[in-house]
Amino acid sequence: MRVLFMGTPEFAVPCLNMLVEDGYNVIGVVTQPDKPKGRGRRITSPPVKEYALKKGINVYQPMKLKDEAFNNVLIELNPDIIIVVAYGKILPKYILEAPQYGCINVHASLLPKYRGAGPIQWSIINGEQETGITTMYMAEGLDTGDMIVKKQTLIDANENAGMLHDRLSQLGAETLKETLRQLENGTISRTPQCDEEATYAPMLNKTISQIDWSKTAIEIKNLVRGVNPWPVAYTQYQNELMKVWAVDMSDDSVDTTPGTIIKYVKNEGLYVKAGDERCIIIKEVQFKGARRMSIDAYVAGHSIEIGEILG
RNA sequence: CGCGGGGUGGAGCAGUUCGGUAGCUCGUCGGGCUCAUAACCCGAAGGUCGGGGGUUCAAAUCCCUCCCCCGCAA
Repeated sequence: MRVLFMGTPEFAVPCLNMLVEDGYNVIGVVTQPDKPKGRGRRITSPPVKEYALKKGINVYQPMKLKDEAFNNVLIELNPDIIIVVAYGKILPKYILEAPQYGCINVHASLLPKYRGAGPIQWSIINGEQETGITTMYMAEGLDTGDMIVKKQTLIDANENAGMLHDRLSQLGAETLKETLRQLENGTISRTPQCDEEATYAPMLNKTISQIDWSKTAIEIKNLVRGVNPWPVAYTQYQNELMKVWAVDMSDDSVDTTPGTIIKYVKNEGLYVKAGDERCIIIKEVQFKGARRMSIDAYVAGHSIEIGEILG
């Protein structure tokens, strides 16, 4: 079976790796073009490309999928199946219809919940206790295709988006493996999604990662977890940007304005009043120009004004 | 060459403007106090000041160069 893989970020690498390790005939990898990235705008290759080159697989980086050029590549490659994992662009209809076994997508949620680009983060931000991986036959809509295999996993109360991302990328590879086995066995089946139950998880941006101290402690903690490691929750301390990397919660609260720094307890953190009757304990912070550090380390060289209001 | 901040005992920082004995908080170790302690008191160890070169009687500090970390923006 001639397998064409389409994917871009780190999340997609375990799936591609599984295909290679299990001996699938990966005839090529399609990934996003190299882009200027990071400080200094260095041109950077997507992780999937890095991996593919290491394995000697041909890499294609079309600027557009809709044009004639990529169509010709597709005809030449003549894939039997296309596996898509976080490619980053909507595939036009002609690609979806090209391979005889279709286009199969690996998505990091239990569909139809959390369709879109940010399912991992949003499931944590919303305080979900369970998530998973769904494979599906791709349709023209965004993550609307018929489902094939679903694997669930529990979200730990202290797990952040980075940790869950890594676990789900592994689970994604397992789920894809199971899906392909069913395809080969002839036991594969397709289940339509219930559109009424669908929710949408858009890509994160920095406007959502600002902490709203009027929210409840649990909501704030979920936000902090969900936007770690990117874009990272933040607030303001004395008009300076303060990133908040890790927090905990406490019932040990007082009746005051949400966002007020209540106290600092060594080896625990900075107690800050939340919107409900509880408070947030800030444990790890980062100020501009500095690296992230524990609140204890920060206090060793700076002063924290008790009573100051964050945000 | 997108803009900017930074590298100083184990951790976090001050000192650099205007060169002149390496400083603070925390930690570590030892001792003391205490019913007890993560609290308090006394003491000690621990640093080629990111690397290299230059100027100088003298460089953490001034000049050149390289490396590394980080914020913004993309």
